[in-house]
Amino acid sequence: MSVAGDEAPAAAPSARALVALDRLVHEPARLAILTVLAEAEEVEFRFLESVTGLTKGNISSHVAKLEAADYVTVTKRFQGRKPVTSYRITATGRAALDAYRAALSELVRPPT
Amino acid sequence: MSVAGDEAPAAAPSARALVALDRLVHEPARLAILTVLAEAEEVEFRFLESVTGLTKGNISSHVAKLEAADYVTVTKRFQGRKPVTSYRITATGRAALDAYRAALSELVRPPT
DNA sequence: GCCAACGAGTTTGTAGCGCAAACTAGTCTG
DNA sequence: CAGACTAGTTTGCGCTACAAACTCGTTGGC
Repeated sequence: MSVAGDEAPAAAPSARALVALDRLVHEPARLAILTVLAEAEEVEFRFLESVTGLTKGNISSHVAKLEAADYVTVTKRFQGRKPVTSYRITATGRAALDAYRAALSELVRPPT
Repeated sequence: MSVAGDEAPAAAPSARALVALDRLVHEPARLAILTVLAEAEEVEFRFLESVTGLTKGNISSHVAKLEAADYVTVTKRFQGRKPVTSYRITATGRAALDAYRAALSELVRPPT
């Protein structure tokens, strides 16, 4: 199939949908973080670090953005004398992730 | 489930794989372009414009990157007196897109 | 014939972002 | 007490995606 100028745009798993993906979720580091958070109730900083392979700095700043968007909540407490930071995904965050997954599921399905 | 410090990272559709996604393909505009190209043998500039909703400028520069990576080829010809630019995905480009899709298919699958 | 509008892209300018490296604050060890 | 370690945060900067401006030619109006 070859496509010229202004033929009927019937084709393609909506290219528009791809262009409109939520950039906040789309960023690989944040996508990894959200994915991990979506599978566990609560996750500690160090676990995120080891499971994603991201540096502390990057986790910190990406999570800050997710928190600003109300996609995750941050809890700080002490375990003995050590500070421990942990994260949870919010309902908003879960909804955003689900929407993102839905938009992509079309892409991933083997082309007809 | 709640996850502390350094438990066994059995969970998550490999967060590492997400972090390592090919940025060249991952960019939404380029992902849309590649997806369209993957379904048609050859596609004209104007068709890309209408199907993706991207501006001419953005198509031009994104395609330039894809061409630099040898993911697409560009053909210019004249139709009557008007210039017409069209694109094809290369084998390399198709492989990159397939790899990308494979990496994401894990994410899209409903979490167990 | 001349000039304005249009078509098909390309180039440029800039704001924002993600990454790595440096830094902070406190704890533990010898 | 000094130095190393833990647990993050902040900073600096290079890159990039987007929009706006521009190029080069063609077409239409008068």
